[in-house]
Amino acid sequence: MTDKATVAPESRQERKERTRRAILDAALDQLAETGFGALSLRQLTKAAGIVPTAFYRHFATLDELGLTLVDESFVTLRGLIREVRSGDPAPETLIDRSVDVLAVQLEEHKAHFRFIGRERHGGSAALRGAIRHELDLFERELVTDLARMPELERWGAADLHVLASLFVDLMVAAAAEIVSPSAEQAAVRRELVDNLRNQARMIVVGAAGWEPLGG
Amino acid sequence: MTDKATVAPESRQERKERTRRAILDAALDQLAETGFGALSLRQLTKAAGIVPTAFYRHFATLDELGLTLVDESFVTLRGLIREVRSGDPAPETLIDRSVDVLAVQLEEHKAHFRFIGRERHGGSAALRGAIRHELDLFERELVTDLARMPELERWGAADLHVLASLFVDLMVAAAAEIVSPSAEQAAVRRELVDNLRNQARMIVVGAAGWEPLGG
DNA sequence: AGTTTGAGTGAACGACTGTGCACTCAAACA
DNA sequence: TGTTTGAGTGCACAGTCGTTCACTCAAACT
Repeated sequence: MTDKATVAPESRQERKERTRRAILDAALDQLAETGFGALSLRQLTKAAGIVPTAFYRHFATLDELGLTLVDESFVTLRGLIREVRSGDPAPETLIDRSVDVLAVQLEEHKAHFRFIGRERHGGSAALRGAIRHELDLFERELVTDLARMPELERWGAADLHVLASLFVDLMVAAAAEIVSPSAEQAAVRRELVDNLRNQARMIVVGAAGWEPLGG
Repeated sequence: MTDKATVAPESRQERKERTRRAILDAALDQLAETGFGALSLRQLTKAAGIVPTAFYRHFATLDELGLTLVDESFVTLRGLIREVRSGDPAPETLIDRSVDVLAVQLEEHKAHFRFIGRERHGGSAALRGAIRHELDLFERELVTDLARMPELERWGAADLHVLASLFVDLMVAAAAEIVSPSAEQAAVRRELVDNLRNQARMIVVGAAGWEPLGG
C-alpha cells in the first residue's frame, strides 16, 4: 500500500466545500455560547483549522456568514414540515406526530434551531430581518396547509393567520427552550416536549370552537 | 440670583444614584442595537458620561449589570400584572384590558421588554438562567391567579401550567416582536397587537373547551 | 510542458477591548 | 477644623479585534 491509498484524493472544489463546512460548523458551535454579534472571526477560523484571512475566500463579510446560516437553518425547518406532511393528515394524530418529529429534529439539528431561537430577537438588524422574512414565509406555507383542512373550510385569511402564527410562535419558543444548554437533561427536555404537546392540544381545542372573525 | 440657586444641591448618595441610573440607561440604550455579549464597557461608560474605570464603583462586573437589568425589567413586568389585576376580573373584558395594558407598558418601558426578549435566549448562561428563573416565578403567579377563577375550578396543576405557560410564551414572543426596531411604524405595531389579542382569544376558547388532564 | 487560477499563509496595521493602579478633591464625619 | 471616605480621573498594560497585502504552491486548464 502506498500513501496514495490512505490519503483521500480531493479535488479543488471538494476541498473548498470542506473548508466552507468547517467554517459553518465552527460558527454554529461557537454560537451555542455567544450571540452572533459577539462572534470572533479569529476564534472561528482557528476552530475551523484555517488562518483568519482565509475566511474571506468563502464569505465577503461576517454578516454574509450569518445569512448563510439563516438559509441553512430554514432548509432544516422545511425538511421538518415536509416530514410531517408526508404522513397521515388526520387531525387526531397530526399533533402528536408533529411534536414527535420536532423533538427528533431538534436533537439532530440542535445548532440550527438554537441559532434561530437566539438570533430571532437577539441578532443584528440584518439577521433579524432575514429570520423574520423566513418565518413569515414559513407561516404562509402553514396557512395554505391549514386552508386545505375540511374542518377549517369556513375560515377566512385572518382566522388562519391567527392560528398559524400561534403555532409558529409556540414552536419557535419551545424549540429555543428545548435546545437551550440549560435543558441538557433528558428529563427536563421531555417535560418541555410534553408541555408543548399539551399547549398545541389546547390551541386545537380553541380552533375547534373558534367563531370565524367577521369581515 | 447666585449660581447656588441654579445648581442642584446634590448629596453624595444622590450623585452616585444618578450615575448608576445613567449607566443602566446607557446600557439599555446600547442593548437596542447589540446583544449583551457584544456590549462594550468603554462605549457604555462614554454614553453614561464617565470614565471606563468608574464603572467598577457601581458594578463588580458586566454580568452584574446584566443581572440588575433583569431585576429591573421584571419589576416593570410585575407592575404590568398588578395594573391588570386591579381592574374588573370578569373574563370577558380581561383579555382586552390585559392586551391594552401590555400595549401601553410596551411603549413606556420599551427597553426593558426588548432586553428580556433579546437575552431570554440570546444572552450568556447566567443571564438566560436569571430570566428563566424570573419567568418561572411569573408563570407561577399567573397560575395562582388562574386557579382563583371559578371557571377553572376543576383544573389540576398540570392544566393550569399548560394555560399559564401558553400565555407567558405568547406574551414574551409578542412583546419582543412589538418592541423590535422593525416594528417602529404605528400601523405595524397595531397589527401585531391585534393579532396578539386574537391569539389570546383563541387560547381562551381552547381553555373553555378543555377537558382537564387525568392524573 | 507551460501557464493560469485560487485556497490558504503569515506578517503587519490601527483601533479597540477590559482592567489595574495611583491620583484628585469634594462631601461626610470626628 | 482636621481627617476620612469614596466617586470619578488619567495613564498604562497586555490582549484581541477585523482587514490589507504580497506571498506560496498545488490543482486545473491550454
